[in-house]
Amino acid sequence: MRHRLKDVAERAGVSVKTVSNVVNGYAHVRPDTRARVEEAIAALNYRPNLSARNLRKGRTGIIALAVPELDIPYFAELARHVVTAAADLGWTVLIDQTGGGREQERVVASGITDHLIDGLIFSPLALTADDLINLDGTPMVLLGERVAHGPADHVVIDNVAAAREITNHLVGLGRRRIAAIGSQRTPEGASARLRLDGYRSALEEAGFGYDEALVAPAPVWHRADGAAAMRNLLSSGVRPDAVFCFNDTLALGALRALHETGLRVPEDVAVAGFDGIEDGRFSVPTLTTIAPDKERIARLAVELLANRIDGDRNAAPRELAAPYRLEPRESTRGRQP
Amino acid sequence: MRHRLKDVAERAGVSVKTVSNVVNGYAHVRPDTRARVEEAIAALNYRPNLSARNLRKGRTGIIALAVPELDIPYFAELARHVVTAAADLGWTVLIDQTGGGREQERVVASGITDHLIDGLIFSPLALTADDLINLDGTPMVLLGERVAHGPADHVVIDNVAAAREITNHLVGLGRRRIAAIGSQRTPEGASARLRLDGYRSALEEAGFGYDEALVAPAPVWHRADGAAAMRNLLSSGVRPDAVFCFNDTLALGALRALHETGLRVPEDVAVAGFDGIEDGRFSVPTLTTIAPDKERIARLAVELLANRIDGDRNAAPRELAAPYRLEPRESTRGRQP
DNA sequence: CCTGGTTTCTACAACGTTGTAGGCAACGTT
DNA sequence: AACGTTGCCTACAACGTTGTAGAAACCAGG
Repeated sequence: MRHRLKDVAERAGVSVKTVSNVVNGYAHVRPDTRARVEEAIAALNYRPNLSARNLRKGRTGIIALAVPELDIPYFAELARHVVTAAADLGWTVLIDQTGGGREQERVVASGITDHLIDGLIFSPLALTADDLINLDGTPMVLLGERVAHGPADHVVIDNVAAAREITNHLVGLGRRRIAAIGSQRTPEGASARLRLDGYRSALEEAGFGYDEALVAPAPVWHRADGAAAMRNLLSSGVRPDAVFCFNDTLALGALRALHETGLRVPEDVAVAGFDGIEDGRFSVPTLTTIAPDKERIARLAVELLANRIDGDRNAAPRELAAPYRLEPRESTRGRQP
Repeated sequence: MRHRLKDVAERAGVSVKTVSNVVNGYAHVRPDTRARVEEAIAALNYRPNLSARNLRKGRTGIIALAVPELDIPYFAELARHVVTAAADLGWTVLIDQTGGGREQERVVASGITDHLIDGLIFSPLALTADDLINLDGTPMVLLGERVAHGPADHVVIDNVAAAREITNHLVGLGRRRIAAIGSQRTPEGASARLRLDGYRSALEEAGFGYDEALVAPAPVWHRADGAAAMRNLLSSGVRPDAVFCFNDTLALGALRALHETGLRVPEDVAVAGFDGIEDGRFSVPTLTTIAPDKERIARLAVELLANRIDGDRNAAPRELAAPYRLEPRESTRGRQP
């Protein structure tokens, strides 16, 4: 059923290697030989066996993208861009769901690299730098929060500055009791910590001081957690006039909870998110957010990985920053149209 | 740097094959030999070369999942379940974005199967049965709308019945001018056609008749298209008191457009969707929908594929139906709490 | 017609793994 | 003591591809 170089070679009356040369576009093949071989390839519907090619060449042409969860819109959108950017360089992307636990991530970081993969783009939640020291040399690019000066390339956005900017935006609207949703005390919460830092420093700059009671934790960042955290805030008696949610899904949950409580957004409470997911353009009200340039992030990551794979594997780790934009929408408007 | 069976064998003082036997859990290895080998494996941090193993065994342990777009929540959620179901059987999933065009899908159906993949789970939009006849034998399972009795296994849900059920639900609420959003005339629109059929037959059963003016097309099914279609409907002068959107993202867009027009949901217009995506639980208002059992779909697909891979490849194609549930939420409630 | 260089093609080995066949002990049975 | 059986291990070949080295055919210039 499945044909090999040998079958094609026999049909075309040439050696196996000549067929291989034709398949790989080697220049020095006589036109008529090439034509005969191509005819045979077409007739037999020959397709190269990638396992064999990979074994021989030591390359697979596959890179992996590991994200915590695919059905978090931010990661789905990111995945889309990574797949596109990788395709431009002739790579196939194998997408891996880690679930976000430290143990699972460690498995991915060390195990997935089973010679199947030329490189790994990794968006870790829980991983620490220590988990990365023993890698067996598979090139890797980390996304998102930097694993404290770890041994791998990074693409980051400046979380602290971005969080400060969106908090300032709320301050600029005249809001005075600005809550935050999404803080995490666990070691996994690198993003949470950075965003909290930005929030805090903006508040202090504005002279408001930092009020622990206005900060609601959220162990994971799904819609349901945002809704629950919002309800907790409200029932705890604090009366925020704005909320900065550490990601958009939390914010969508918070919007929902506010709606259920009968509070109006933005009139009673302004809401801001983080991630710039597509949902936020269509929610009621539309969601103010920090939108990282996901396409840029994906392209930078793929390029860093390409350099690492083709170039010097022992070069010092590089860290690139991707831009982001504050996108003000209805959820923080002074008045609605 | 990277070690092979041979290195482990030398260190443990055994043959290469014995190491292979230990790695593969072969029973007849003396405990002390096994221990020595395992020590060597650990010391050298040996990992099998999957390309070589695959070449030898003719299996790769990878299956592909091809979906039109990853950032459509339905597909992202589905992907999550497929990855989970496949992991239970020891398979890795390579996720592929086709973009939904016929040509790209044809490439995936024929090309991706380059010996890299043991099987393919494919959720096509544009593909026709003709595109599938020339496959070179890679087992394949189709998801979603059946490709008219094509040559491959299918997992489907009964779109017509589901669409009829949700339309009936709207009828049961006393709605009389029930619009539809998402019709498609292109050959890609298999889902659209089936859902339209169900909608139409429910209307006719109810004695309302089918009014072309109430049916808005949507070439693709993103939020923006739902919003645009809704605006078109409203500005065309028809005054629906309910809308059945052929998927949830369309419905979320429609909700948004209705909100912008100042119409209340569900009081003025009831809105229903299709797909049961997570977003619909948190939108304002929450979205009534048909929720296919995605976990079941994924499991059935993986099992069908497993049978095809391990079993008789020439058996007649099977078609399995997955259940769905009507989930009534605020967007079609008589009155809101 | 020979020489030296280029073009075109081939034979062979190797990538790292596992299936097959078989060898050698150790054991229990006649 | 001779025998078959079992347990444990090894040598070898093969999976399909490509890099290397080199042979054969061709060409141009003397």
